[in-house]
Amino acid sequence: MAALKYSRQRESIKQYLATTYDHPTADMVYLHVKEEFPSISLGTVYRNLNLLADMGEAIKIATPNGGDRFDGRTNPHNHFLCTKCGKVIDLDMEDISHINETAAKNFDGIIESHSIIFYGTCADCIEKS
Amino acid sequence: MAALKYSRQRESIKQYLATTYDHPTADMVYLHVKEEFPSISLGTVYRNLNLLADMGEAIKIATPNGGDRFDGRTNPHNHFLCTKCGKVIDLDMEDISHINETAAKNFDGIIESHSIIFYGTCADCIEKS
DNA sequence: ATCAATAACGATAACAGTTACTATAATCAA
DNA sequence: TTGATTATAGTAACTGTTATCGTTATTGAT
Repeated sequence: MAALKYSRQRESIKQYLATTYDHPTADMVYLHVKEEFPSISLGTVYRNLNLLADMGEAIKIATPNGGDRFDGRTNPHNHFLCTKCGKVIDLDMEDISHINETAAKNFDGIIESHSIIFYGTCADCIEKS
Repeated sequence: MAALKYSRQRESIKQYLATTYDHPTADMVYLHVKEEFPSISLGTVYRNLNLLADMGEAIKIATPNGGDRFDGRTNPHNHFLCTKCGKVIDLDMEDISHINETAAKNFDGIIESHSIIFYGTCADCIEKS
């Protein structure tokens, strides 16, 4: 069972995720929350980020090359990762969950979900070039 | 520059990727090629897998939890990862590359590509349960 | 308010996957 | 065959993450 207990550190992490659009890595969260709790441990950040993700209060975005990113916005949406600067941006795009059925057509197992990341160049990086 | 030189080890790795449907991890490739080259180094396997991926002769599939998988079949296709047994299976599904345009609609940057992994339970694991 | 039970903490070690280094060996063009 | 250069094996180092452990904080019952 493991009843959940309140902690100020977890609350601060949650708060940060709720207010930033940066899709921070665990380390970025650590550096930010460290300002309020100078003695916080990186392990505490990881533990709470995973806890929040497991409870559905945050999304963990797995990326190739570099650490996972975390997103406090849990409504279904897709992500874009800029291959130039590494920024992760929320995409405002129509629902494409129908691709699960497309995938299931010639497949014997059960398709439950999918994860997508779109890659390319973000507006800022286009401007700079 | 950097002219490529033949190596028996690289050839063996390529051969293995071309004949297996297992989407092996670097370590699985290592263990297999070790049978032909008992003194091969894991570093050699990584170096060549990345080389092949860079040259477009193999695909590197990034997965959350656990190492990247490699696929010698380079024609465009999608992958399914069984959350029960970890197996990666090629999906025989119709092309969905149009989702790149869908994503680009309300987006200022340039969408160049995407990566998808479908998750669920494979036929073998359904049977066992 | 005090206490006991236990979840969460901070510090640090351990771990997995991967890359970097270096001296030796294999490839290849002249 | 020689010389230039790439690839190798072996190993150390590195990154991102999880586990361990003694101490602290939270909570529910007294």
